Amino acid sequence: MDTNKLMPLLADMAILVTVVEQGNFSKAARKLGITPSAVSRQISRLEDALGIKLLQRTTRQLALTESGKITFDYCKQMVESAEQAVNASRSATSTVSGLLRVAAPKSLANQVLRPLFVEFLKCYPDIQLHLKVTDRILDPIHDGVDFLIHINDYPIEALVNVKIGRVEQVLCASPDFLANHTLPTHPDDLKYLPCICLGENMTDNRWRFSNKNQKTTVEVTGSYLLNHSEMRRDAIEQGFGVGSLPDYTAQKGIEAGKLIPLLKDWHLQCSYHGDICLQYVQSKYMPNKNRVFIDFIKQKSLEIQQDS
Amino acid sequence: MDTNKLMPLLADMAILVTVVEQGNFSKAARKLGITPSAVSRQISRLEDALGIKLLQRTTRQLALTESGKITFDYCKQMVESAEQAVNASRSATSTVSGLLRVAAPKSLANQVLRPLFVEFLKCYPDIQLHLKVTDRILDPIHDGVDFLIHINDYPIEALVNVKIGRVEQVLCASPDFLANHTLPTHPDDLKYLPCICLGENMTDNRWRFSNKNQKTTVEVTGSYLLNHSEMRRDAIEQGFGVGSLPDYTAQKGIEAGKLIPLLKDWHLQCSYHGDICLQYVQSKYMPNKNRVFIDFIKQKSLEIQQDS
DNA sequence: GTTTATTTGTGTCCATGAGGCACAAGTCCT
DNA sequence: AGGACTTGTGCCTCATGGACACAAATAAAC
Repeated sequence: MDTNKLMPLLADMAILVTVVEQGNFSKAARKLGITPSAVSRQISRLEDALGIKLLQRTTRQLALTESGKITFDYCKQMVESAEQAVNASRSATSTVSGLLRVAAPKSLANQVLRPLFVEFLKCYPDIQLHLKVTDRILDPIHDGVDFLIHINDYPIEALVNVKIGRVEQVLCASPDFLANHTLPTHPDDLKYLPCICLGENMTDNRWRFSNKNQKTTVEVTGSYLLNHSEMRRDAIEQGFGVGSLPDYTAQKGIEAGKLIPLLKDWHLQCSYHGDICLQYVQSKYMPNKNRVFIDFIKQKSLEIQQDS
Repeated sequence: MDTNKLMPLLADMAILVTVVEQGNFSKAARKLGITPSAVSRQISRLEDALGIKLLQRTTRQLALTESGKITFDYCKQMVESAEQAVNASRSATSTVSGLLRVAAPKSLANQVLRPLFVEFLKCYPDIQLHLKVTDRILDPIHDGVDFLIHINDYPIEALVNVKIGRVEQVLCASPDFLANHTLPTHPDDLKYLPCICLGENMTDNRWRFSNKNQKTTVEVTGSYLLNHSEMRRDAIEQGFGVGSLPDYTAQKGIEAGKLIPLLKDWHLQCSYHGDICLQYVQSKYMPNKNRVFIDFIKQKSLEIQQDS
């Protein structure tokens, strides 16, 4: 059965259900807000389309035929499903309130997510957003968070993952700095330049690079180590050395000419490099507050993609 | 949710299902035989009606929103039910063949049901009708019959019962007979008249009468006993005495003036007096041959009611 | 018996709205 | 940069669903 053949019959089936439940055409017509003659025609049309007589009817009594009973049962199911579809939609908009716990990394939260969360809360004033800013990757089940946002090319497989964006690390220096130093054309050149590292782990001074063909690792040195991207941007702009920045942190500085991107052909592998992942525990029927949050973030990530 | 609000949305829901299953508007439009713009508009209309965004869509990709997923599930159910309704109707007309076993009492079968069965077999040439004519009331389960037709005001409660008509017993005599005897005005008068009994049971000569207010029993006598209604009609017409006939047996004779109905104010209780019952075993999904038989008999009984 | 009210069904007419068409805007691929 | 394909919108046309009037049938009322 093709859907295009089916569609005009759907309304007729709904009318059939009303007729059977009301007991006659006239009552059904009143309930449907149309005239009895319209009801009569629709039922006839349905009978013609299905090829069977559904109702045994005289002017004074109405009854389903035996063949019609089965058809009616399915029609009733059909209407009930449709009603449930509508009810599901209504309840999806009605109660969007409660607590929503979200974990996100510091830098991303401050520079990218902040305006999103503000707008979200304005859209849904009855939702209370509890934002846990941390660079640790929390466990949604044990750490009591509903959503986990993190930057990673390998999202947690046990959780649903929605890619809502991507962060690239850009290696930068200030124009002043470059005027006084040799412009690096290969990762190895960085050995001889002061570099600004994160300094969170012991290996943070081992920068791993890759391009289409090769991989290489460079051990860099520098006098300023800090794990705050905006402060690092400031340090780079001040000419303290070469440093890596998330693209969203670097973008304005590059546009303003305060930062010069380096080694564009190479990718810098580090913890702040990869897809922005929105992850949460799988469940068929989640609360509305969760659903609207996912939809909102997805929507915004699409809009951001369009803008860029 | 009123049905009249729901109806215009049903087709839109079907379109939504097609869109999601096809993956984009254009493919869905091709499948539905309409233009993509029409699809776009219907989806928008559905979203407006439901008050939620169902699909997150750009020009290159399409995805259900979280809120939309639940709505979609119900819409899919809705379409599936509708398809089942259509399929049920198709199969109801496709295979109407096989053996149908019907038990009916002699007199009714010969004088009333015979033309119905003939017409039924002409309508459904692939059905084989096995008619068991007997005045015993058979057990549909143990005696291997699908339908049981009998005359009784108290149908078997374990079976589904469809009243397809009514038989009244009429007490008659011939004009010749009445010319030579006193016209009875009360059941008691029958004691002094020759009466024609069925003679099947020992108590068949005890005729029980009732009217609005009273009941009475008369023990009658006569020289001719026979349990075949048409032969009994003949005996009455020949002036052998007063006898009871089913109304359908007496009708022609009364109209032709060969029979005179007696004691019209009284009802004669006997085995051939009551509703004509079509009974069969309850089952939700019976074979098509059974369904069309029920529908046919119901339909004919309605037409007979209209004629009379 | 007659009337009255209510039922289903069938014409005819008309307004609503669904869909086609053309086009715009956006996106991916080459 | 250009081509192919996407979704979305304005405009117009025509099919269709429904109102209306009426007929036929039936059950109840009187």
